[in-house]
Amino acid sequence: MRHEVYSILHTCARWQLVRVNNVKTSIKDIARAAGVSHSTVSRALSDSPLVNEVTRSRIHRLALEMGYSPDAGARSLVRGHTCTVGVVVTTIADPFSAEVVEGIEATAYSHGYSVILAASHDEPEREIAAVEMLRSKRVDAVIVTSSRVGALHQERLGAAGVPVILLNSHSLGGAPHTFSVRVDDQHGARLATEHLLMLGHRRLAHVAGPAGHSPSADRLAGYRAALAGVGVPFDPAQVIAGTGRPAAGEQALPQFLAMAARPTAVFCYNDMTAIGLLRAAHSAGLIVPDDLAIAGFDDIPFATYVSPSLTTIAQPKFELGQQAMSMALTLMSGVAEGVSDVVLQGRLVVRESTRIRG
Amino acid sequence: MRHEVYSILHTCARWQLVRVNNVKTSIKDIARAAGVSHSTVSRALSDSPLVNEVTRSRIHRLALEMGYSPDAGARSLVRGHTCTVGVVVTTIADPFSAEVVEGIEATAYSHGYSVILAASHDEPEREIAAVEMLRSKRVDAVIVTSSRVGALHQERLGAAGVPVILLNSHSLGGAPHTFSVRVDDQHGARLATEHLLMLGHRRLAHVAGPAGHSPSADRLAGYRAALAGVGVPFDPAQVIAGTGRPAAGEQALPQFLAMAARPTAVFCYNDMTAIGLLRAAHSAGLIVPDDLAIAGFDDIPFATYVSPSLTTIAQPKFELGQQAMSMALTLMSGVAEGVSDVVLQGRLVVRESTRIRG
DNA sequence: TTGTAAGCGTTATCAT
DNA sequence: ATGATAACGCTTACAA
Repeated sequence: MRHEVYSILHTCARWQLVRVNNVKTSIKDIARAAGVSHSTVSRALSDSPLVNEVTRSRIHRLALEMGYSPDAGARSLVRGHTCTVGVVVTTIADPFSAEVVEGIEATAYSHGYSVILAASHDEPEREIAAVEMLRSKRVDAVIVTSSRVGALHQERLGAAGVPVILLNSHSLGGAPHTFSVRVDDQHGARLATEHLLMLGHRRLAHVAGPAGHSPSADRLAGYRAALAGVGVPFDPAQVIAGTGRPAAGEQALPQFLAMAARPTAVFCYNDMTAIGLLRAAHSAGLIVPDDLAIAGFDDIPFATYVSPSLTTIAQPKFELGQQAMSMALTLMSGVAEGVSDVVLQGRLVVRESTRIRG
Repeated sequence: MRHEVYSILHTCARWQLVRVNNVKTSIKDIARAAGVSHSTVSRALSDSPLVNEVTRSRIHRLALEMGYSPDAGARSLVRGHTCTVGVVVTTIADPFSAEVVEGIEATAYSHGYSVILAASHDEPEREIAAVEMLRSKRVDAVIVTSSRVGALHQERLGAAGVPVILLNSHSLGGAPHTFSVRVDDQHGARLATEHLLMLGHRRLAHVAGPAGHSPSADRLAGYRAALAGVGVPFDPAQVIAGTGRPAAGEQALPQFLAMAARPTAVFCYNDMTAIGLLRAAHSAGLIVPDDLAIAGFDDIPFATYVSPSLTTIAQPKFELGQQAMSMALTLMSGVAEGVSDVVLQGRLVVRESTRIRG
């Protein structure tokens, strides 16, 4: 990729001015300018009632003129908290966690908290490093999404008095996490599969998610539960391994076509997988939903914009974030103890990729 | 949306232990436990050569056992920097800025910097508040994407010695920003339009972006320049106002169909708009690209997954972030002065939504 | 109503 | 090789 750099490095008068001004003003500077003590300035700026109205406004004006900005680090040193929460996501460029973070941010903002975001890149090592960084920055709470090692954080930070909330984390061990918010994967998968069954489909198939992930296991379990519910036998051969990415859906199609009992409907681990399958079906000349009905999971923004638009399970992403942040707020206020586990239900959204079996 | 809360509030032995342990250990605590002074601990933990090897390792072990975590705030107070940069985006759930932030984060991480993310929600007021918050947190540099009031930040933070890098910001005034990284919108738009012309199209149209945004103006300018380049007259009636969202593309179609000289190819402000138009065309029974060729701008991840896949201008999003962070790094090292403006070029990606006019 | 002083957890400069 | 001590910017008793 070509790029051009225009760099004017000659000494610029304005920049020199800037260099001269390169001073961080502290309350002491303001105190000196106002002819008062620095504690009076501190009180004035925090609008304490124990300060004369006239000096108060004079100090406020002075602070503005001198470009004062309070040092959050110094403040938190004495106050003992930072009004900041840390959030760990696997990757920022994931539309799913993006919406979750929006929910967290909205709730945090409305309560005067700010958010530090860190990426784990789905590596336990970097996840730990991220949490450790957040701890060093003395965040008041930590929310970790899709954690691989959530229990560890809860152990370490919990001991330091920092609540850790796990969001959609993998609880493969079976032991419930101390604080967590998650969506009911099994229930959602069951909803989607039951929808396909209700449309008259009997030869179903499933493209699974990444092996070893608990959502993969839960969604598969929901799929099986729905089949069992109507007495359709479960055939392991009709579950294709996947990754959660579009390629997995694309690669699944030939396998479906080669099956003796070719499926008429497929429930995919997530929308990305479903979109890949959709694309492959389109290339192969199959008509969706007539030749093949497809259902996804997540309801990512683009589920509406593919053709045909995608039937899916809408995860309450924004609300997931809200709930996690609310739990953090509660925990920080020191009220709650014990264990609390909020589980939200997904919602079936029927679009064009599924239809009654004609 | 239904949700169930399981809350076990009974006094839990393990949690009580946690409460007892609720102590933030400082170097002084370690010093006491090790029977040395706190300055020795500080030296030992920063692996200073002026400390005995045996005490060094003893202190390290102690720190680990006691769950020590250095206080970044206190450290930055004396060091004068935080090894943290602030990034302001309009919204986190935007796939475009998400990839830019990935580029920033990757470069920051590899240089030992961490990132604080803040959202402006495209409101100047909140943008200013976000930057002010970052300043309070004493970030070493600030990167603002799509800024509305970039010059203001450069004035205020520049005076405090904090470099501000503007990324794809609106420079409507015409005056170049002091430090900025951006993509050449006009050049990209010209590329896309020339592609349509080269395919043999002569009756073109454009769905514009949000009014008052400089990218909208620049992309329109590129569109016009391409037309002028081959002597095709520009007709203002063939520019439809838009918003940058899919609805704008959908609403544009009927207007195109109503035109006397119905366009055979449309260049859209961005991919979201193009996808809306694609969808409307599909619903109206038009074949893309035969009845209508469509080109977008941005190359969002889903441009590949719509049918037909979208011809577009790929913005070097990740690189945009990398360059911005690199500039920040340079600026923080105190090397550069003056003005520097990096401009990156987009790249034409031809997919299925455009084809030679038969 | 205001000033003085102590202290938050670090690092850095002295001595020793 | 280690220990006192000051300093960073701020809040908050305690005094006046």
